[in-house]
Amino acid sequence: MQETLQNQLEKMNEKEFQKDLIQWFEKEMRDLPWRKNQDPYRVWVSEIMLQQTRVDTVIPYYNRFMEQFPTIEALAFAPEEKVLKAWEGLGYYSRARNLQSAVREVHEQYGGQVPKDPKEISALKGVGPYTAGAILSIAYDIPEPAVDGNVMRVLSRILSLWDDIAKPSSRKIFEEAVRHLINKENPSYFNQAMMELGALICTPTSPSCLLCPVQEHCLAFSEGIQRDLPVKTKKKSTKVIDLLTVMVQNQDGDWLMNQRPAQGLLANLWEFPSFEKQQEQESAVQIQEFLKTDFNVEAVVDAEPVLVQDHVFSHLTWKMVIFKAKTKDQTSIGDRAAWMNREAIERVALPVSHRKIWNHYLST
DNA sequence: TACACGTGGTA
DNA sequence: TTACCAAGTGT
Repeated sequence: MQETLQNQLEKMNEKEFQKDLIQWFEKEMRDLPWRKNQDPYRVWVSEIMLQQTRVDTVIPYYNRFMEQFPTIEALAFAPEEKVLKAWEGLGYYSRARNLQSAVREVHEQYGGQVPKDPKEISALKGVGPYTAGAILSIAYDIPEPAVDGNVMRVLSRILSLWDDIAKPSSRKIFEEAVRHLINKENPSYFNQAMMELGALICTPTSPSCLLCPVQEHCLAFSEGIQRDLPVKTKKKSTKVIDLLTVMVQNQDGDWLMNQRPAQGLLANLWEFPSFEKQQEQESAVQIQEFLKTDFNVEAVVDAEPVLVQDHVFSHLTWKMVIFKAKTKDQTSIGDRAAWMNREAIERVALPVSHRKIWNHYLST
């Protein structure tokens, strides 16, 4: 064990810490839909949705998802397009595809029972060290660490640990701390309480230390340095991509749609055909050549765009310029392209940027 | 290890 | 407006 961690842990009264923390949680825990029971599947879905995503954002998605896919079997046998549609707008879409893949694995290899073995559950797609610990502790009362951003922030303050929580190597230090602090009788409430404390009290900026149930256990508070922790290095800025997008309509009134590649950004989602702009040529000319080359579609492209919009991802920005075009063609090449009517476009999963384009069209 | 991977909310 | 964030994982 790290020497500093060992030193800091020796200053803790862990039994009193557990008692104060869990008593606070029992009194103050939010009434959230995934806390209705300890069904491992319900816990699992919630943990995947909550990755890098706010509770308020997740709640309506979670309720719809559980209504549509109430059991492991329901999700295992659902078409992927239905799952992606249910995930539309949540982001990090590989979570949805990995979840369904893992659920199918549980159905086929484990008789539909989410495994309790840390090695087995960690081998499931999309289940990393945090999610494995969360499911095992919350659903099965197994004393495994569930270290997320909240827990690292809370523990960096409680134990006055100055490890950079942005570094992957720091995770294991906090996991080790949890293994020493966790309440073996109620690991579910202990882990949830640590996260709840981080979400409600021990917030990133201006923590509410005067309301904190474990204030007397907090080394950072005792030294008045809670605002200096945790240490978290900054990320680099995002790059910008100039994108040309075209809404092609044929004589039936159907729109040309393209399904994105199965790997990478927005995998398997549908979009209006788009490509990265070459700075030299005129946009309408580039679009015409793009449609002929990639879709075998001869189209007449408007001279001026109908819409300009930026879309910001976590790691890049699309500067989108959207044109409309008309064609007499009824066929298109590429098995990932299709002509869609209005109902079909409503039915498939689009990235938020393209859903905005569509909604803009509907409102004009 | 560092970066890809989404989105909407907040200071 | 920029920057950071919010219950991380895969490569």
